[in-house]
Amino acid sequence: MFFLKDLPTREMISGFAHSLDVVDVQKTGDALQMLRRASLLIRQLERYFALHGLSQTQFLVLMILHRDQSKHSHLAAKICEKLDVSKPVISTTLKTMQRRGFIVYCEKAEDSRMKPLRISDAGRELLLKLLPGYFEILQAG
Amino acid sequence: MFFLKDLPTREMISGFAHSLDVVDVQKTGDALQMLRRASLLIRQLERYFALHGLSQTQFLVLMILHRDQSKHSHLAAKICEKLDVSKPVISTTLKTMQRRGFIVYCEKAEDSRMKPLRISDAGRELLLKLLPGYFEILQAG
DNA sequence: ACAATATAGTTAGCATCATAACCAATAACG
DNA sequence: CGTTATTGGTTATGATGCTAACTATATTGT
Repeated sequence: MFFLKDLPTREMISGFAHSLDVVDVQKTGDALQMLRRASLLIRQLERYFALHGLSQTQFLVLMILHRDQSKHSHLAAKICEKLDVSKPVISTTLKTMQRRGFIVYCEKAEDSRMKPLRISDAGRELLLKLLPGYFEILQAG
Repeated sequence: MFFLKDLPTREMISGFAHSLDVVDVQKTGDALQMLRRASLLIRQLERYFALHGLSQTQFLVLMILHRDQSKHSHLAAKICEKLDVSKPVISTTLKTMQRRGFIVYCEKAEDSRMKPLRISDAGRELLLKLLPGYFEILQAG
């Protein structure tokens, strides 16, 4: 991600704005600043994950799988919902995660459309290794 | 973009955290919340731009070109800096923007490596059309 | 002057995301 | 029952981003 490095100044916003009608310069400026901060943070996180061969999505999937230890298995559709990404993304993400050994598919369920899966030991190990740095980046941001 | 729909609760953060050392639950939670809000906002903006055949990057390029009316022409490298995206992205973005008539290349400069360009009338028109909605979304977010 | 370096921009290759269209299996319902 | 709708998941296609490697021109430094 990214976002304007040199944020529009208040002057500039009101410059754009005064030809328009109702622009709350303060609110707009805040929103832009937030977008910028978030972009930088996301970038930092992505770089951190990439350093360990994960994408952010993969990391978040690991979080979800690990978090809910009560469930013995999870479904792509549910992960999809929690993560708020499209189905195809989860589909391919899970495939590569399986290839790399971070998740394993369980035995089939009664409903044979479903492909229940869970985090593997390697996956959990990696997640736990990355968590401290993850929180550190979040806090500093 | 995207980010965890159901944000990690404080309990969850401290759940992850207590095995770790120093985690400021408050700060971490705030950061996650910001990421989530920013993701939603960016998504909304992208949808808005897409509705008018622009990507966010294209829109921001238009902003930059329009903003600095003092300069008669701009360079890809400078845009790149201001926007904080990689060179190749600007390169291809500008190419498609030219194809669609939103920018025009000026006469060559003395330094023949440079390809000075400026916003076209069509580009400026589109930008001005989109600005109100842009600010509206920002404010609401 | 000329070799080494830096800069502007492009191209190639890859990862990730999205939407749309598609199976296959289950559920709903007349 | 049997047709229709829904649901879990995949595949196809296209947009956008990145890094690395490239061309071509300018600049620096000896």
